[in-house]
Amino acid sequence: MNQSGMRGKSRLPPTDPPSLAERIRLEMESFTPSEKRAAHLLLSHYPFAGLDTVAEFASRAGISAPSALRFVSRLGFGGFPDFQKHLREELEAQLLSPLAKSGPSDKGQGAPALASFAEAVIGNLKATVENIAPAEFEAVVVLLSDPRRHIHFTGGRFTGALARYAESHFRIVRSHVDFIEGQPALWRDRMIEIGRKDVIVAFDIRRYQEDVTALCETAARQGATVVLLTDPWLSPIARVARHVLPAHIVAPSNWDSSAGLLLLTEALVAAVTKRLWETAKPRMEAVERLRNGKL
Amino acid sequence: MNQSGMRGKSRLPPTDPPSLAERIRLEMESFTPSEKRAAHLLLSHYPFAGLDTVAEFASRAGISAPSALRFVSRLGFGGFPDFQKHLREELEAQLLSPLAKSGPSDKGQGAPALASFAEAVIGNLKATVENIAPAEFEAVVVLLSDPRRHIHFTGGRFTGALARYAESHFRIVRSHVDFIEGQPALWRDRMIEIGRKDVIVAFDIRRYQEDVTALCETAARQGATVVLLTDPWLSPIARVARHVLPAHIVAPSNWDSSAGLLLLTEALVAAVTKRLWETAKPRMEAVERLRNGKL
DNA sequence: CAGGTTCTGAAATTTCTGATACAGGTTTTC
DNA sequence: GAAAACCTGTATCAGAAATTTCAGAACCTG
Repeated sequence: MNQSGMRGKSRLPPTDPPSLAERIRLEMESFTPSEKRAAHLLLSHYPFAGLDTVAEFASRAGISAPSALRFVSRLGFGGFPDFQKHLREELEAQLLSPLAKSGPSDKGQGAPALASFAEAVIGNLKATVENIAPAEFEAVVVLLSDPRRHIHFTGGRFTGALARYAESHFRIVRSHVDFIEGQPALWRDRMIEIGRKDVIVAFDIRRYQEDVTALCETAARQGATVVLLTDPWLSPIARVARHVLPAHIVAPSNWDSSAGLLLLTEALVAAVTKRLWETAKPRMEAVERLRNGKL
Repeated sequence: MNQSGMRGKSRLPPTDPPSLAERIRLEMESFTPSEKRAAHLLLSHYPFAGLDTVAEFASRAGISAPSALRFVSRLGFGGFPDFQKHLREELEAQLLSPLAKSGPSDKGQGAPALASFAEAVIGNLKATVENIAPAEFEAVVVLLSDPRRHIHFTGGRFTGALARYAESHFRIVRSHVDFIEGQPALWRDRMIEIGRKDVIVAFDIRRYQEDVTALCETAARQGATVVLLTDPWLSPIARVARHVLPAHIVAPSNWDSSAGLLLLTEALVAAVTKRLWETAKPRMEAVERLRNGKL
């Protein structure tokens, strides 16, 4: 083609690979039946199913070798070795740089609703990160990495799900982790056990929930350390909280977005997992064995 | 529950992975010069350097093909294909496990950790949005806006929290919304009620959970419409799903990130709320009144 | 239901890879 | 310092893998 083709937004990203898996998924409809079988096998064990020989791949997909060849040829590869090379390179790239994907997004027609919503959420995430005091984040990581502490997660009617999400991860990384329902009737009794050794991690965003506040105040009064994930206007829990991590939540919706809270949660999980790696690794392996054995 | 934690060290975990890379490092001293060159190449691009052809591998290592063959033979493999098969299996096992990355990657501290994590998540969100077929998203919105349908949310051990999050919002916007636990014992009975009028919204990312798959397959067999939120490699549920929304999930962590799934969830909630506004508004007000009155 | 198109797999063909034999060169050993 | 043991690369070969051919099957289409 001519060289002036680079101008404007008509440029095709030369080295920005939309994972082959995605392309396959998008073109799935236009595949013939046996091509679909090949595609499904490949996607279900992506990309390893494609690294065997053609014969093996075809047999596992339940089709003939020529059909498998036609499949990869249809994807634009010159031959099966080409195809495999691409898979290997993609895999290597993904494994070496987890941040591989990004770049100025060329959002074409797209679902405007989804795109603009995503834009707002991304803005929230950036604002959230910029407004977190690094020392505060680090302090929470240290706190949650202390094996002698007992960690309790709780949240309101919407944020309760985030607390559950956090709990399901931390439970695997370390011991003494649980989830407390927000309703007073459900936690009143348990408060007897809460003391200096305990950490309450509370999720609470606006229309702050009185019962969650009550829980945290009670716990704090008994000497527990309270960590609060909230919005920039700060839940009343902030008064009794030792550490506060605020996240931006405004989105083009009738509802607030919890993406910033999820980001903080996942970042905390990642950091604590890394910090406790020596003990977390065998623990995760043990959980894995139990799952495999008992399931 | 895990009170007996530290005891009983006598039994070592049976599934300790003796990575080939480790063995090579240990035996390095006993290698001949050209074997060392091969070993160094392999370790420096482990394991991808070994996945090419013998000729390529040898040439990159600066040795002859026969020397490369002797190298793998010396490691105890019957031949080069055997060797490659082992590498692939090792890679696959590591990639599918959350233990994939080990500790020694000491990157930044504190704030950098959060910032780079956020960067990766933002990249995931962009990639997710770009790869959603607008028609698919819209179709799901229409489906979930149909007041005659019954909506059931479900998910795996981590994604279950997202399903709960979705449910807690949709429950307020419209009627006939509930959450189904993933364990078969808990949903078997309820399946009798599932039929053409029902929609199952399933959250399932890699290490796909068999019980969730079973639930969806059963529901689909009975005529229910299945909507799947998954990762780009597609949960097996995709086979029975009417609509699939994939989200990017890879993050610099031992865990996958669900932020993309949350984004889709919140965007769906926003879109459905808007679409159903005429009926949703009075409903939301009523819920509000109930909460204020009863609390 | 005929005519045409598309899809598919068995078998033949080609290409290329992995493996081996052998000889030249290097190091070790006495 | 010579013989033995050991490495290593060139040339060659056997066999496996990918690819192409072609005919039959399935599927439209009018």
